[in-house]
Amino acid sequence: MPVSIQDVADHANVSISTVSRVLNRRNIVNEATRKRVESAIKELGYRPNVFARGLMLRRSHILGLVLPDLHGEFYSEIIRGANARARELGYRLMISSVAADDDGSELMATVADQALVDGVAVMVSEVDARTKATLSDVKLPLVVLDGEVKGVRHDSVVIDQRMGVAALLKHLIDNCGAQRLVFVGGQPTNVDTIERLAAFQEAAAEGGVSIESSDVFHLDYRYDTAFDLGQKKVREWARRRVSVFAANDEMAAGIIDAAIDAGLSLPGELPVVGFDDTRIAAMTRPRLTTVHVPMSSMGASAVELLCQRLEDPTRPATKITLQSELIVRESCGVHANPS
Amino acid sequence: MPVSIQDVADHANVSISTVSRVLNRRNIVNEATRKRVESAIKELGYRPNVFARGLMLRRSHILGLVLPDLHGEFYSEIIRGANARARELGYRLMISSVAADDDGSELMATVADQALVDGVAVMVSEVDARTKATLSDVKLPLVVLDGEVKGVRHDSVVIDQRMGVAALLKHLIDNCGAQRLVFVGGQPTNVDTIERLAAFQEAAAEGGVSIESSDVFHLDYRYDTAFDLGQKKVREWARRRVSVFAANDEMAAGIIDAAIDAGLSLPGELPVVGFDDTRIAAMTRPRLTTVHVPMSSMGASAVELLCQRLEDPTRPATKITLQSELIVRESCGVHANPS
DNA sequence: TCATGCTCTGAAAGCGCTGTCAAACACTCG
DNA sequence: CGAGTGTTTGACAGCGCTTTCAGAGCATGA
Repeated sequence: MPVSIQDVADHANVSISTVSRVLNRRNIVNEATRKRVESAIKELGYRPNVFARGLMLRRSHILGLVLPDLHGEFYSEIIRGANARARELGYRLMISSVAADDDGSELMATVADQALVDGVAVMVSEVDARTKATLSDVKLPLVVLDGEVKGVRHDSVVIDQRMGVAALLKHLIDNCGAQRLVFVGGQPTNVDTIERLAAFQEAAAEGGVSIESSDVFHLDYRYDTAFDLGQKKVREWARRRVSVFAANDEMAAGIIDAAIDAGLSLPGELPVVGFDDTRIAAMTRPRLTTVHVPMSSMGASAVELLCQRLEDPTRPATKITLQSELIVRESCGVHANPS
Repeated sequence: MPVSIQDVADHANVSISTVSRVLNRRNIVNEATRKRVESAIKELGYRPNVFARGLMLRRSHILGLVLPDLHGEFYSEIIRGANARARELGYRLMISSVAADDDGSELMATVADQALVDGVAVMVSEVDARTKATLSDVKLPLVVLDGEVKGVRHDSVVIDQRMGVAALLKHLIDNCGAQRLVFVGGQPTNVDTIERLAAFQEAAAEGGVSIESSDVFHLDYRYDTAFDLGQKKVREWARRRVSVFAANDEMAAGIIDAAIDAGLSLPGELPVVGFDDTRIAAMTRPRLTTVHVPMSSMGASAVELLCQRLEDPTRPATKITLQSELIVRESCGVHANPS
């Protein structure tokens, strides 16, 4: 049923070699013959068979994108950015997600798709030994998003979270007069949490604020759990005049809502800031002061990097650092942008 | 470099035919030989070449998923559901998005990938002539999500929105005493808007409430525009004692926030309900009364349908109808669940 | 006139796999 | 003991494509 290169050749009265040549724009094919072949292609609606081509070229023009989970806006933005750039560069995207509680088999399975994809971009939420082992089995161009896997050769796209956290805390301390800080993050093994917490502690120290370990909370990045925590804690926090740093907007929203439900007046009695600058950030009341993380750029850069390595496999490992940016809204207690 | 079937054959001292046979679990291979081959496979870490296989079998085990846009939770939930089910059934997912303002070329491009995927699931936000033409070019198993394209043979997954809208309006009218209704939807050409508006008008009529055409607003499903509209309208709406039906949660959130900013007391002065039951619905204050739409089931069902048709291409066109469900929270003005 | 070089084209060899077909072998039965 | 049956295996022909490699056709200069 589907029209093959042979059909085109017959139709244009040439051999399949010639058709293949005009298809690949290589070797100069005689002007007249080329036109003939091209019109035959158009006429028959011919499309080269991807498999036959892949079999010969060892190239599928498919890129794999593996995300920790498909929940939430954060990841869908990455997909969006990656998808758009892939399209532009003539690639397609194969997406899979690895559940947080996955035993590694999911990642394995995707990596097993190596036969199919030309390269893989992976975002891992936790770098354990198994993940590392799996990743080091990847023989293809590999891009790691928002992290680094030591001992495994890969390009990477990272967010400069330190800068964002630093700017945020500086704003909180210098402009909003924060004197006590609470950190609400994900699990201690989560790479983002690790980095954000480290940056948080560093920036707090720099600002002359010391953090008590009882003021560091490890949740799961979700609204509900943050809301629950908030219900227990907001009064105490307000009394102690702390400012809350949540490692993502959703948790910040949960805490804000818990505080409002508790009758607190925000931001006055409890400044809360978030991270990521997802759409939720503009939907809370007070609206969230947060750090904008260029999610879709991340996806796009990953694709970009993959394609570059595909073209030049020998280039040294590259790392793209994306800047995060402080977005001041109302939840931190100060309305004007810091000078 | 990659190990081929020949390597396995050599290693196990059999012919490639035998290896192929144990791979495909067909024809009975002698127990002992099979074990030998299997251990050779494991030892060499052999994985069949997807392209060679695809070339022979005309099957890629890849499913295409085309969404109108990758923004927002709605779509990411569909992806999640589809991805999970695809994995279970041994398929992979290739995702692409068609921007709302796309000229059709994106859809075209994806459909052109037919050579690659075994089937396509498409969600279209507007069914115009071009879309229809493109879709009727699809020679593969086709599933249309949340819509129907007349004249094109396809299976479909639809949400029974009528039931949801009816239940919602009944609740609003009977239990919350709504007497005037406002509809805030997407553009008039949008399939969801068309359906929700029709169901809305029908259910309103049934409840004895007439809708003035000036009370029907066509926006774009986004928080910001709804917020803007709200800023202009909430006082008037409150004065007229209307209840607002927004065609998705984000717009409902925008209107609620505008109302609160305007100093209105909610839900008392302005009941607002949403649709979809995304995570936002639990984040507004008052929390949204809305209609739960099983988004991830939609994705899963689409994959399911695709696989079924792949197995039996002759079965009659199938339509899976997913139920939507009324979720009563506070924004409608009544806290208790209706009896 | 013939060797030489150039441009363009076709034949054919795979890429790694599946599936058909027939061969090899071991039995069983008359 | 030969024919018939069943089980297990290998040889080989493609699937649709790219890519050598060689040959055909033609013009050029000695």
